[in-house]
Amino acid sequence: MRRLDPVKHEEKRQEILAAAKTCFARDGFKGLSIADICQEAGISPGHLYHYFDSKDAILDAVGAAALEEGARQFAQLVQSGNALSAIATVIEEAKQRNLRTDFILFLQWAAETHRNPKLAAKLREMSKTTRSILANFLAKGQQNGLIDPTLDPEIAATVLFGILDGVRMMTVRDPKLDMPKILDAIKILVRRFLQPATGASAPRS
Amino acid sequence: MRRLDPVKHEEKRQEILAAAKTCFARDGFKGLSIADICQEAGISPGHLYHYFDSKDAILDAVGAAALEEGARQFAQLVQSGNALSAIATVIEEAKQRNLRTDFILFLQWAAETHRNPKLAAKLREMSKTTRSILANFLAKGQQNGLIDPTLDPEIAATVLFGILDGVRMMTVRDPKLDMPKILDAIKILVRRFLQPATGASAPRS
DNA sequence: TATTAGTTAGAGTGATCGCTCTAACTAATG
DNA sequence: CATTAGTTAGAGCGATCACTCTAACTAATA
Repeated sequence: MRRLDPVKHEEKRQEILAAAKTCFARDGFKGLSIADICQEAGISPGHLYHYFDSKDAILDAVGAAALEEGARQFAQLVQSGNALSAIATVIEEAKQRNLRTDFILFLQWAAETHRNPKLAAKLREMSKTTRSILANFLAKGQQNGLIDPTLDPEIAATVLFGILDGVRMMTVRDPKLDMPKILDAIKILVRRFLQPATGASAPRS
Repeated sequence: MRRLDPVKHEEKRQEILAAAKTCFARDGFKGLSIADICQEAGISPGHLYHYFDSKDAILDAVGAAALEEGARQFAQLVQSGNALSAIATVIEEAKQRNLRTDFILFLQWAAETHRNPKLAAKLREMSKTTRSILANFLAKGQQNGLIDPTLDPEIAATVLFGILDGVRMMTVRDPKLDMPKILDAIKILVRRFLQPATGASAPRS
């Protein structure tokens, strides 16, 4: 008998996923075809279906992977010590070309949640997790007196998280915006939002 | 001879556009077919092509119309007197079902700009126009001493505009969020961002 | 009323789609 | 080496796609 090599299998799967992501970003949801993915991955259609059940399964996997990767990175940034600089980092990265592509991919995938409850649940769950991490950070800041204690941490986290989406949306609306200036403005915005009303020192950036 | 009726022609065009929008929201970019649009509009494919050159032409028209309508409404709200209440209005409306559908449509259309420079230019132009209206309002507020004069009106307008997108994105990520609470938080956010540092009275809501 | 151009329909076109199927090939086991 | 199962290829299937074409129909002019 011959036994299968699960490592190799998974590697091939990831290879196909990467190819699908490339095609997805290049051709969009509507233009994406199995044939394209196969060509990009250098395999045949029959081969592809040994790794994925259907086209939708590929798309779901692409979207889920991108979402998890984004959430993971953000969580790591926040937990490494400073949520606000994490936000700044995300914003600064927003203008980079490949990350814009990722966001475009995310937009199309998010639009699909309107039709696919399973994707919607996944998106809601990942968003909630990330939001909670941010909320925890804010709550801790409130205990330290660095953040306005009258704010609801969960709500504030939701708002800040929304601002991140808004910033990334900016670069889609107009890629030529003066992002450094905008980033400065957002730093002011966040600082004024979060700092205690007493006029005490602002929270660490 | 018989002369054509341009009014009737335009009406039919709009009818088809409305049908296309319905199908677009229902089936998404990838699932949208000419046959579907024809069925929704109650016409035949041959008929449809008397009004539009191609499928892409229909999609472009749908997106452009939605974009212009959104910009027009926002401009009207702002110019009717109060930009900040206009923002609040937009946010309050974000959770309504049909407006969420509109935003989903916008997301997919915006994603298309990544592949279609003409759409990208249109989006950039409309965004800029709307942003300028908001910037003018802010500049006027600065003259009246209601808004922090150290802010760059154009940059601040961009940021506020981004927040609107962020809020609408929230409802896509999680439709069950407590939007009234979030709206309150955003009102605080905006007020703290815009009000002069002197601790003078906040700008009118 | 005769003419002519706008309006509408729907069958039909070639192309492409997602996907299946058969079968050759490869390599790990006995 | 023989066996067996995993790997890969690619032709081909039915369905569907965007779109065209012919022609019937309608109504405004002359």
